[in-house]
Amino acid sequence: MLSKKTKYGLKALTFLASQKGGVPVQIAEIAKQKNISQKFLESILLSLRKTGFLGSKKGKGGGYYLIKEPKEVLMTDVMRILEGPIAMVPCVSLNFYEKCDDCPDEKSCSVNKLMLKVRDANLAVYRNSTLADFI
Amino acid sequence: MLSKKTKYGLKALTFLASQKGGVPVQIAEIAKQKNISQKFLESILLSLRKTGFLGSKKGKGGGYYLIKEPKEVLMTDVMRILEGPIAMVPCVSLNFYEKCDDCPDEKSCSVNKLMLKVRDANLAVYRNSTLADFI
DNA sequence: TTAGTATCCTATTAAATCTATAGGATAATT
DNA sequence: AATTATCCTATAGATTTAATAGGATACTAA
Repeated sequence: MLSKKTKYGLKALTFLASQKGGVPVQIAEIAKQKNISQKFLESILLSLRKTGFLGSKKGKGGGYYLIKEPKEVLMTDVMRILEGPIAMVPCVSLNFYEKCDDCPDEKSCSVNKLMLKVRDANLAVYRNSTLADFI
Repeated sequence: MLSKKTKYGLKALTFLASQKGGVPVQIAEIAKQKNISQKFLESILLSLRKTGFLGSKKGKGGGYYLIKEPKEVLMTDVMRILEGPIAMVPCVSLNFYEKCDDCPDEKSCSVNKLMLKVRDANLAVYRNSTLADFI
C-alpha cells in the first residue's frame, strides 16, 4: 500500500506545480484544497523542503513553492524521499542495498529474482514520469 | 516493503516446487531449510492450501506438496494471496477497486495517474512469471 | 486399537510502523 | 510591536505485521 504520506506529498506537489510562477501557497490552503490533515501535511512539506524540492517563506504572504520546473521533478526522486526505497527488498535496492541475513545465496533466491524484475519495472515507470505529467 | 509473509511463502513454494513428484514435505523441514519461524510458516502454508496452491497430508509421512505444475503457478495469483492487492491504491485496483473518499475526481488525480502506470508495470511482471522461473 | 506424528485452527501477545496532534520557537511582514 | 506562517521536537493513538501458544483433529503404523 502507498502510505498517506506519499499520497499527500504527491498531491501537494502537483497542486504547487499547477500554481503560477512560484507564488507561495500556505499549508492551510493546500490542506483545505486537498483534504489533508494540516499538521501532517506540515511535516511532509518540511521534508520536501529539506530535500530540495520546495522553497518556503515565513510570515504574512508566506508559504511553500516549487523550486524546480515541474518537468525537472522526477518521480524516482520524489518516491525515494516520500515512500522510501523503490525496491521491495533491500537485496535488490540500488540506493539502499543490504544483504539478507537469512538468505545464504542471492543468486539462487526466488524472492531476489522476482523482486529484481519488479524493481526494474517500477524504476522504468518512475524514471519516465515527472510532475509535469500530472498538471 | 515486501512482507515477511510473502517472502516466506515464496521461498516455501519454490522449495516445494523443486521437490520431486508431489512428495509431502513437513513444515519443520521447510522452516529449517529456509530459515523461517516454524509457527509463522505454518499459518502461511495453511492459507496457501486453502487457496488451492498446496495440498496437505496429516500424520506420519505427512506434510505439504504442490498441487499444480510449477509453470502453472502464476505470480499474479501468488502475490494477491500473500501480499494482497497488486495495486498500491484501491482506486486503481482491478480486483479490489474502491473509490477514494477524499478524492473528488479520479481522472484528475496525480496519485491515480501515477499508480495506474505502476500497477500496469507490476502486472506485466507478475503475469509473465511463474514458479517454474525460480527452480 | 493404541501410540505417535503432523497438520489444523483460534486466540493472544509483541513489535514495528504509520498517522495524527500538541505546543511552543523562529522569522518575516506590516 | 502585533500579526502571520513556517519551523521543530516530542508524543500519543491507531493500525499492521510478526511471532507464539496450546490444544483439536486426522492419519499412519505397529
